[in-house]
Amino acid sequence: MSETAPAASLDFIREMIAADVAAGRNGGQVITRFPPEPNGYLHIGHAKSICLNFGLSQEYAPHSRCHLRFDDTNPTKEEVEYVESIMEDVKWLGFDWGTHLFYASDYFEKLYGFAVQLIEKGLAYVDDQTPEQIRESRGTLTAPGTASPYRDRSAAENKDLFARMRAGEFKNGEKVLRAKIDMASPNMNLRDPVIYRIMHAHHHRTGDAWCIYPMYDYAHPLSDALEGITHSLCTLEFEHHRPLYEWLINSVDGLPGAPYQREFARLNLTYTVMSKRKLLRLVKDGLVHGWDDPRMPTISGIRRRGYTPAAIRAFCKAIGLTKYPSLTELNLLEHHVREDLNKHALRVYAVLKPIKVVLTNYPEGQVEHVEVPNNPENEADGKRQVPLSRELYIDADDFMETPVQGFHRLVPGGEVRLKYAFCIICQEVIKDAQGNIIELRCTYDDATRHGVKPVGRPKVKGTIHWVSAAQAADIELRLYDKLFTVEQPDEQAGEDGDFTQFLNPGSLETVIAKIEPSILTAKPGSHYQFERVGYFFADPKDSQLGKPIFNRTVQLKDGFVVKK
RNA sequence: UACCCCGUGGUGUAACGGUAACACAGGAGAUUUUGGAUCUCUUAUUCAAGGUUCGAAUCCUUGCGGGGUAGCCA
Repeated sequence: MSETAPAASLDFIREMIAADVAAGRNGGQVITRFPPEPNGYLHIGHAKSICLNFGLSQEYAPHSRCHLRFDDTNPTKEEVEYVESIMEDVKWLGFDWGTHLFYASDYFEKLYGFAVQLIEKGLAYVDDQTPEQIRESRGTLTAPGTASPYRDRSAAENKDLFARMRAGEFKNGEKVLRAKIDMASPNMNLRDPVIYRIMHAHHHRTGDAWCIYPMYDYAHPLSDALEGITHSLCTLEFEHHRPLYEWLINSVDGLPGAPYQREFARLNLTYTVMSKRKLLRLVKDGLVHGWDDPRMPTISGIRRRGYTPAAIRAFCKAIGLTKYPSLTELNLLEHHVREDLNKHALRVYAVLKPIKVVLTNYPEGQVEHVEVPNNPENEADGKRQVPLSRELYIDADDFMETPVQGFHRLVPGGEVRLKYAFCIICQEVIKDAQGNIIELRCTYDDATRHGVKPVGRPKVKGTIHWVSAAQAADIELRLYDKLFTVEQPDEQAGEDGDFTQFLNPGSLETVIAKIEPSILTAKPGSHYQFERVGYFFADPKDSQLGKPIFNRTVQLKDGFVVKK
């Protein structure tokens, strides 16, 4: 064994696993699995599980591994498209299942054999009741269930019936195979759960080979055991399934492994929804532009938004792992995104709401280039030349005709520094007939170049970014904001309310910005910080070479907010 | 109103019977050619009541609050 770290503090799962390893259980091996059903796209909540399961396999390397297993036991909901996107997302997050790629459908034959074994042991029976009858006889949360009239069929009869179910003799819903446990159990999952159902449906991998399919509750523990999984980690809603999980592990003979299941709280994030059903609704109703819309909490969405794998991993580490049904602030995610991007994103000047500035004492027709660092956080990123001339654009937010208290930027008669250029003084405000400001006429001071602060003059408090008008590129920017206006849209909407009423109408604003010409070479899928504005990501789908389109990943923190 | 799980600053977590701490958020300052970043300081916490103990966030009891569970979904 090679590790281990100073061991900061372990969450309850890791503590448990550490104890297992210390006790030499499973020969000191830790084998986990990430088991998505390929029926949709992965979201940030799945990232928590991925970071846990794959993270564990890294922490216990080399005595460890994490399987990627597709839980494809319901052919009516699953598609290869989802299989592919899930694999892409896991890889993008920075994890690798190596050769350990599995499908529950690979075990259909073995699973069938185990079911026959249960029948022979008198632990499973074929039930002819209708779905309605089964539901009614299951009882309620407060009342016990009642036995099916078919509960005591002989093993031989059950075996025959089950074989005929497989052979396709019956229609959907005509018969099921049930585990024979306890119809009076306070745990509904133990009231003779259905373990096989008839589905004449085409499976994305097994085709038409099967017309009976195992249920999750049956397939999952046995798949875990077949793969030698040691720790089966899932979210809290499966807590009540644990006794069934253990029942199966204990009831089936000849299993190569003895995994156990533990549960942790799923991730909830403010200002978004996480359930597949609700995300699907957003896509289907055209409320967002697809699963990879940068406003979506899907992995493909946040990837396209410009969030980084490292940021997401750091976030998943920061949120911890407990059984408390917590609500994490979106804030925290954004913090980690900024932290990562601050170190790596190249800086560029972009003016989102341009006002023209004319430097009246700057020679007409002259263009010079000023040298600016690509990333002050990392000298190795080098420098670039930014054109500067008589006509510039600055951002409308950086000028106030009648400034509020505390405003440090340009005002009539006032002075600001143009970053890495020189200071300018606003001499005149030009307006159109409607009174809109269309131009600022300013003078520049050559003595203030290179950050020089002339003595004897009032201190220039503001430094603003700018672009040279003639050389500026017109670039499309997609300014994304929170998808919802309230922290918990589903909670607020209530049981029968509609969460879409809380959709943020301003979650996407598209603008054409004036950006320094170097931006034209931006590669799709690259990160930038538009100085003083935010982090932006060249959209990998819609950008073209020489014509990038940017998604706003996250705004910069703004220490100055105009109070109204 | 059955059973199971969970309650620590605003939020997320740590403290494993022995000084309640960390991060985010908030506030103040320093610094800065980004009102960013960085650095310093700071506000604010054990659901309640009993009990056990020299000592309880931690163990016990009760109460209160939150979440989950009645698919031939996963």
